[in-house]
Amino acid sequence: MEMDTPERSKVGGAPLANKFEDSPVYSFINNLSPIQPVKSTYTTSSVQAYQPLSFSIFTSPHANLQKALRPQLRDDVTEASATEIGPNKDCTENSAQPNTQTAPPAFEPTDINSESSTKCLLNEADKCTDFDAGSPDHNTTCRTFNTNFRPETSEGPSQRKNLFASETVTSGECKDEVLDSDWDYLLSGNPDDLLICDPSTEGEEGSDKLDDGGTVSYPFLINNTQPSGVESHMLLGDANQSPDVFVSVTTDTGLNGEMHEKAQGGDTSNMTHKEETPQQRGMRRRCLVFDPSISVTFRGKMNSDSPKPRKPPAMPALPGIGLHLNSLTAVSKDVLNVGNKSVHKGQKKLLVACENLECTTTASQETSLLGEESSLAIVPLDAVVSHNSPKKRRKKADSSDGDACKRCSCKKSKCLKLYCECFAAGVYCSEPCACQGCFNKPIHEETVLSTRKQIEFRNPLAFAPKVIHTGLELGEESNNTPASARHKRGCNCKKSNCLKKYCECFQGGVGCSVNCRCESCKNTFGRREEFVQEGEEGNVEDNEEEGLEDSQEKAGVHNFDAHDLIPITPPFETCGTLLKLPCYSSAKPPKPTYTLPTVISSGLYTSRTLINLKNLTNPAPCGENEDTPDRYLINKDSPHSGVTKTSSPNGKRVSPPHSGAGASPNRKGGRKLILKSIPSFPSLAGDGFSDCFGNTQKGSSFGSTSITRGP
DNA sequence: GAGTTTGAAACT
DNA sequence: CAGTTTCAAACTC
Repeated sequence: MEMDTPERSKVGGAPLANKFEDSPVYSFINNLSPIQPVKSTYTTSSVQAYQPLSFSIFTSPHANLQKALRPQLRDDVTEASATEIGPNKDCTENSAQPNTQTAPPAFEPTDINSESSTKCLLNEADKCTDFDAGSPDHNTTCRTFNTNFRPETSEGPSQRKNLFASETVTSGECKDEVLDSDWDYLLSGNPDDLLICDPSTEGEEGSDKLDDGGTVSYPFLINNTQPSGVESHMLLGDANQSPDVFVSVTTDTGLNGEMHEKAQGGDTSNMTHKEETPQQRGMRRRCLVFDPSISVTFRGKMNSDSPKPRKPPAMPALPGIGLHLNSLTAVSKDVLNVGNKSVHKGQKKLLVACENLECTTTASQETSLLGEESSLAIVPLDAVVSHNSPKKRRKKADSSDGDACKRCSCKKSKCLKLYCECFAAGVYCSEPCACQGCFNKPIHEETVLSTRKQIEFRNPLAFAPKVIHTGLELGEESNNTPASARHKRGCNCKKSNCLKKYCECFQGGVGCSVNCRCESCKNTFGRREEFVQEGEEGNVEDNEEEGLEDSQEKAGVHNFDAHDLIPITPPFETCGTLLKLPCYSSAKPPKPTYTLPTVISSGLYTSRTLINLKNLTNPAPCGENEDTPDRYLINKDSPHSGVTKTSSPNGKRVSPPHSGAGASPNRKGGRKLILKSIPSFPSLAGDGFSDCFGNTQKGSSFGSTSITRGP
């Protein structure tokens, strides 16, 4: 309302305006103004935040403001180097939080300008660091231990948060819109709908907010123009830069019950958690908040001038989802299961989105995910498998009935070894676990951390995602291409022929790579090159046929041409940080022209060479990421960092996987698969986790992988 | 559900 | 680093 006056006065000049104001029309319009604040408790800014949505009548500055704030989505995807999160607009517009009495200072948009976004994000970063996602007593929850962020310090529960802290408190309308009104829309990549609300309020209201169902999802505002800023604070963004749209959504089953309700202002009787106690809500949240961080990357052709793209062309429009691969388990076993339970609409949508994504990435026949507007997707392999596999899916679904977080069944390992799925995945064991003598609980946090550290010290790859799964598709021309992925370390199968889930590669739905030491590999997802090169080419198809009907069907994997097996992954590269958006140098992903390196390196193992390759092969501006400090991409301390030998040609055990792109003997130039930064995994041995965003990425457990396609 | 198989992880 | 043992998941019945 406060804004109305100036805006109106601008409509037609003073005299005209006066006349107009006297007119009945004006009164009528004025009365119709939808800008009535729902609650008077909102600050001016909050009220203001509501306005944009309904002020098309006047050519109010707000529209322009919106425009200005709106992420300038580039028509040319090549400009998509920036990975800012965008929608600061969200911060401002959505500061109107129905159930938030205290609007975060950072989001008070009294002076809405580009700075607000920066401010907003800075606050987020700070808040995030202090974010206490859970209480220390949740032995029965599925939390991740925060080894990534504060490995060296035990700062209590506040430090135990999502390993890949992409957290944005979406609340109020924000949440309402994002989660409820149109998740699909959100996922489709409309930046305008990426309503990222102020997480800073969380600091004030703390977990209550979360318990209220706030989707904890801090947007990563990555500024391509601030390499150093990105390095230290990924949230730091330069508001002056045209942001890409990047939203990281943390799946949270505890999605906003109350917020949603309030936002809706409607009946809440149907809300599943309406009657839950705060504790219950907290449980719910904890059980999921820490699970996978699903980074939904929005990017592509979006013109700020163009009308809001309503619905995405299709689900495939979900441009990208980044899931830490270690979170696969969590995704498939927890989140998805939870999805079968009483989760919120938005959550379900998210889950559905995930499923759809998987469909798009694996059953590529149906989709052409990578259009101009889409980026590659990092797909949870486990989720893929579980979803593709009716059997497993059913199994998971069944288990979800009573135990959404069911995971391990350790008996002797105390859940402190990699045998333990939970431990390996970086999450605490939860109630549903069938483990015995479990130490993988918050109460034993120090033990967990120390053990983890030991393991990691022994094997820096210990907690690395087992599979790098890009889900990258090649566009309409490669409908038969399966989700591309490679097992990072490679399997060592002997009897399973890589056709059973004993095989990690197969389990991950990826083909074996040169890193594999498997025998009689018949991996239907693809076989390591040497097999093909060593005279088995003629058998490939046979093997394919054998496996496809058998085990592949079991795995629920769609058939694909054997020719697609090896060169599965199209070239792409990351833009520097795990949070970075994929940077396509061209609107259309080029058709792959060569065999992909069989090994995809993850962040820690990405070599500088890869980076250089990126620079060489991807002239397209990837923003300042080009300058992204190595430590952002590489764990310098890691014995595997830098240009390390990849794998021996004979498949013998070699140094940890890594930089396969650069080392692939088959690399013939041209397109490359370069995973510059797969944030890797919880690294205790490493130094640095400066904040919950894993800004110092040396071991961020959960991270989305930014993969960028080279020119 | 119990027993077997399997291969990764851990250990030596 | 290689061989062995341990372990828990996958699998089979």
